[in-house]
Amino acid sequence: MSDRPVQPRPGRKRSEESRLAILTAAFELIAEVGYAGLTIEGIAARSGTGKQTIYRWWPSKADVLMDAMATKAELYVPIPDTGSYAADLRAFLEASFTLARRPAVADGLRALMAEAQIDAAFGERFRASFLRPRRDALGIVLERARSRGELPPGLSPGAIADIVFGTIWYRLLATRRLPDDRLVEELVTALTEPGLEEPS
Amino acid sequence: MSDRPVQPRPGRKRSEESRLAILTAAFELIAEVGYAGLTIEGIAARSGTGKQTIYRWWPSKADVLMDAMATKAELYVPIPDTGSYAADLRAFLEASFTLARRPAVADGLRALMAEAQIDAAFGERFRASFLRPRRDALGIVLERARSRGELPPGLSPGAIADIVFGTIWYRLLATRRLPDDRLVEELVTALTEPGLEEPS
DNA sequence: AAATGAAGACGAGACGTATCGATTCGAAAG
DNA sequence: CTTTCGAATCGATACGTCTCGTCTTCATTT
Repeated sequence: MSDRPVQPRPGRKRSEESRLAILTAAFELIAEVGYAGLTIEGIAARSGTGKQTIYRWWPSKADVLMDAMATKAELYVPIPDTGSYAADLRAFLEASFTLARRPAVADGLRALMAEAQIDAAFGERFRASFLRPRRDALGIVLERARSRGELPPGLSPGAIADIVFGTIWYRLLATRRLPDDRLVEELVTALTEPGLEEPS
Repeated sequence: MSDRPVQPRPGRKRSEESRLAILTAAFELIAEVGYAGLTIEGIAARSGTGKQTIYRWWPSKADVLMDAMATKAELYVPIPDTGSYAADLRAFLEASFTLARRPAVADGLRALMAEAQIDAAFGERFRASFLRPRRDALGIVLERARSRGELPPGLSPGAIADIVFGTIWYRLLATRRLPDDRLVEELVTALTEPGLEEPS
């Protein structure tokens, strides 16, 4: 017999109002004081809730921020399907760059990736619920291209994903120059079989 | 008349012994307790020095770690010059990967990049004294290739640098799969003019 | 009755500053 | 050359502050 893990006995329902107030406060505070100045107590005060309400539902402030990013910013995952690998890749890059160019999103992503390095348990959650879905989305695009024989010889889907996401993250984390349209074209150039790009 | 700005009055000389003890302690502690568990007080205790001695010479524990990495690990910056762009690029990648594959180095780099996101002032120092020299080294390699007309059309040196370092850092930070020799070849494939690679 | 809510007290731990007496260097004085 | 003396360092530790995460209280909701 497994003791009932979920479905706690009656009680009171989780307050959706408090949940949104906490996420909103976190999203606003990160822009005002930065991640270093973000504290659980600050989020509780700003949202008009108690610390325990936050600790009850989120394991750490990074998880609150990750939740806030997903809820307040619209971090959709694009899976373009135009019929051409080059066009799909370009569309994926443009959609990703458009997101990363929003300053609040860029700041939040930097903080999440940083915390993932320092807090190993959060790192697991970040990779599983944020990084992996995006990598899988590009994986679908690349698998379609591979089955059509459009991938450049000598380049595996895994390496292409490393290059695509690596370049985006490097611009965010290291150079702090947000990715631009020129970089889209250069990545497409590097990752596309020359001569087959754009039938036109 | 300029009042003597430099040349401080006599005083006592900085203790090289203490300096090394502090860097050694930091390098050992990061492997034992991780960056999250690394504290100034812990470094002081392990090194047999006082907190003030650390605060007098380093602005933050991240700076101590960056110094320790540079001193204890040998983070040389390769600038290969074989006469061929493809071979230079391959040599640069292999040298960089060899460094990044050392677990203590990989852990330290992850911590430094993370702290650079959270502490803006340290971020400046990290970019100026760690990232920029390595990017400049690759820049020299790429400039030689450009002057020989070996760079693929449509790929600027800046984009190539973004792709090279981006891919390395992404493997370190996001996938935590250390870069391997296969990735070297795939990067060379993506960043080399097909057909001109390796005159054989 | 039971789980939730806001509010806040609490101890632990790390930060960064300040201060102490002792030590060590360099320059000036003898 | 020797002595003296000021300055900056050293190890060590006290101090106040901050944040964390837990725990407690009491009211509210189902």
